[in-house]
Amino acid sequence: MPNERLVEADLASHYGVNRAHIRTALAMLDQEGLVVREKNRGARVRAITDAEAIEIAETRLAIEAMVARQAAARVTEADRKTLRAIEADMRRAVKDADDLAFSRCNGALHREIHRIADNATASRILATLRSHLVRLQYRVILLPGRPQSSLAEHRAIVEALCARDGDAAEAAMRKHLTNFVSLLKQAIEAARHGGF
Amino acid sequence: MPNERLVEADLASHYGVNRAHIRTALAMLDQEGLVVREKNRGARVRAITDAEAIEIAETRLAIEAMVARQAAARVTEADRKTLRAIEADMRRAVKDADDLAFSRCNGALHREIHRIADNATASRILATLRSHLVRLQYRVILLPGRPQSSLAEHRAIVEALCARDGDAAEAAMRKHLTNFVSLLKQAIEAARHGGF
DNA sequence: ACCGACAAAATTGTCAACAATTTGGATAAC
DNA sequence: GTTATCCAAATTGTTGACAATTTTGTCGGT
Repeated sequence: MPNERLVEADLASHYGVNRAHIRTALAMLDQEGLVVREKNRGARVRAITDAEAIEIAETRLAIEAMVARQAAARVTEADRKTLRAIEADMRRAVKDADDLAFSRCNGALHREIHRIADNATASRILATLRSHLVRLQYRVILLPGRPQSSLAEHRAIVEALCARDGDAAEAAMRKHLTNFVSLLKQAIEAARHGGF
Repeated sequence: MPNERLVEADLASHYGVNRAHIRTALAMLDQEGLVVREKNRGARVRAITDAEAIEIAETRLAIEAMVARQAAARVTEADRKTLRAIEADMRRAVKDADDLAFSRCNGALHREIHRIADNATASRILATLRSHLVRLQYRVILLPGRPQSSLAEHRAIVEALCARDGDAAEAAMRKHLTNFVSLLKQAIEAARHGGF
C-alpha cells in the first residue's frame, strides 16, 4: 500500500532471505521509482500524486503509439492469428461482462504488440510505467460502458496491425490511450470531489 | 568502456567506500541498464548493440516530441528569454565552429525544454536514454554540415515554443530527432563497412 | 491533563570475515 | 605440440555482528 513502511528485517524473514538481498532489492525499486528511501529512515512505498499518474499515462501513450507503428511493420501471418485470437477472447469477455478476463486480455494484447514490435528498450520502460498505473487502472475499467468502447478501440488497433498499416496503428493506439488518459483524469477528478 | 569488467574491490578502494556501497550502486546501474551482472561472474559495462542504439534514439524521439508539445503549453515570458538566449549561444557556437560549445548548448536547450514541460516522469526516462546515447552522439555531431542543419532545426523548435504552438513544437522536435535517428543509422552503417 | 527530557527499543548503515564460484596457469598425459 | 586435469589466485555471494540514528515509551514537573 502507498506510504507503507518497508522494514528490511520483516521482509527478509518473510521471504526467507537475508537483509542484504532486501537491501539491494530496495535499491533497485528505488531506482525504478516504486519506493522512496530516506537516510536512516528506511523505505516506503512511493505514493504517486494525481499529477504524476497523468504524466505516466501520457508518457505511456507516447511510447505505445510508437511501438504500435513499429509492430505494424513486422506483423507476420502467425502474428495475425494470435492478435485475432486475443481479440475474440476479449469480445467474449465483454459479452460475459467478465471484467477480470477483459483485463487479462487487455494485458495480453498489449504484450503481444510489444513482442511483435521487438523493441526491448520501449518494452522495458512500458513495463515500469505499467507497474505504476496498475493501481489506478481498475478505476477506469469499472466505469460504465468502458469495456464496450475499449473493445472497439482495440479492434481498430488489431485491424490496423493486421493490415500492416503503421499510420493507422499508431493513430488507433493514440486514440485508445488518449481516451484512457481522459477517463483517468475524470476518475481522479471524481475521487477528488466525491471523497478519498 | 563497454564490456569493461567492474571489480567490486577495485571500485571500493578507488572511491574510498566499502564493497556494500559498490554492490548497491551496481544493482541500481543494472536496473538502469548501464551494467550487466552475471551470477558469480561480476558486472561489466553493458555494450549496447547497433540495433539497440536505434531503438533508444527512436524511443527518445517519441518522448521528446510529447515533451515539446507539453512545454509549448506552459512557456512564460521568462522562458522565452531563456530559450532565445540559448539559441543565440548556439548560433555563436556554429559560427565559431566550436563543437564543444555547440554540444553544450544542445544539452542546455533540451534540458530547458524539459524544465518548462515540468514532466518529471518523462525527464527521468530521457535522462536514462541520453546516458546510453552519449557515447554515440559525437559521431553524429561531427558529420559535415551537421551543426548548421541542427541549428536550423533547433531554431524552428524555439520558434514554435515561443509561439506556444504545441502542434508546431511537436512537429519541429519530431523532425529534428528523426534527422538525428537517420544520421545515427547512417553513422552506424558507415562504421560497419568502413571498419569502426 | 499536557509538555519536555530522558531512556529503551527498533531500525537502518557499515563493516569484516568466511564460503562458494570462477578464472588463469602450471603440470602431466598423449 | 596439444589437450585435459588439477591447483591456486582472484572475485563474488552470504552472513553476522556492531555502530549510528530514529522512533517509541516512560517518567517527572507544571
